[in-house]
Amino acid sequence: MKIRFGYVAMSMILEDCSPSKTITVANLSKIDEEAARVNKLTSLANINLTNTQRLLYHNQVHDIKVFRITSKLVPLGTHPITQNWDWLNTVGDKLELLGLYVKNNGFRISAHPDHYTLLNSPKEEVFEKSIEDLEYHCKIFNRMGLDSSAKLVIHVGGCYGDKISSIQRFINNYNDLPQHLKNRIILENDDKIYTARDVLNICQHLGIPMVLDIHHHWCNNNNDDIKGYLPAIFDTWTHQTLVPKIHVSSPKDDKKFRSHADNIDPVLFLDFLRMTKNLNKDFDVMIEAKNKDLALFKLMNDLRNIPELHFTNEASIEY
DNA sequence: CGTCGTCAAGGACGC
DNA sequence: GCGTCCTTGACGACG
Repeated sequence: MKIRFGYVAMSMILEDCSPSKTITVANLSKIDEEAARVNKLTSLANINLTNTQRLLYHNQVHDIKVFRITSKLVPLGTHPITQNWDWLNTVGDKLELLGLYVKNNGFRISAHPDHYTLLNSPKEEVFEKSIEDLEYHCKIFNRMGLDSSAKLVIHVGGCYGDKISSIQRFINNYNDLPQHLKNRIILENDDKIYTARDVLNICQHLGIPMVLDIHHHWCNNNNDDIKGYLPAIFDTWTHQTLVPKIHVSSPKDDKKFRSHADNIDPVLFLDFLRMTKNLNKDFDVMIEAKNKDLALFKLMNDLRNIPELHFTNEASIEY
């Protein structure tokens, strides 16, 4: 089994390398001239793209092929205040170059629209805004020239007092989406409402891949043993070009169990890893830790002496 | 220069 | 039905 590791959006090693620089609506509004506002936004977007490229160089050097790009690449990109700014064409050339680098070096790129993207909201305007947010991410991937293997990971959404009807509303709303969004959307279990089993059922019904978040499962599981569900979860990836992916993080502490810790607890991770052994399938691991790439390297280091693990490079193992 | 309140988003929940 | 909290990285005012 080949297992590759990646991290989320930003580096704790590279200095002055934020890919998420932004400006507040209030401060942008203080700039009187339209052209000056556009200059400000364009300048920030260019910095973010340059820093994303720097992150990819860094990842390439350290064998990290799994990476989530920030949703904040384009400052206020989904806010009404920027609706007259043609950011896609302004930074299009840079996106294309970034995409070429991704394809030439075999990166697995994803994005994670935030938890305010709610396809099952009963409020029409929330649903419409969620579509706009997905379109924003999709435009970036399209301009980068990335095919539908570049996924948008989202959650099912809110509960709205009734889980069954909220799941049905998700299914109905998903089915009404344009095909180019359907091709990219995949679902992750969350830490409060939709368990791994809930999400697996939806994914099987819709024929879309599922990302298992093991930390969320520990928070929200309805006493399900995840081991029994792993084969079916991995099978949701059968018709995809990429292997399954899981999210890994560790509880901050007993009191703030749902919060992400700085690093990954190697004991908890190893417990999970051993559950996957008899599946005998390759998969990728997205590390969601405060310490980002440092946490990835720390986990690799912490696992260094486990006899059954072979380290094929700085960010992948053979198990 | 470091600190701390604010921002952007929608839902959940307590009163 | 209103206010507060949740979450995240970064902004930006302030001392």
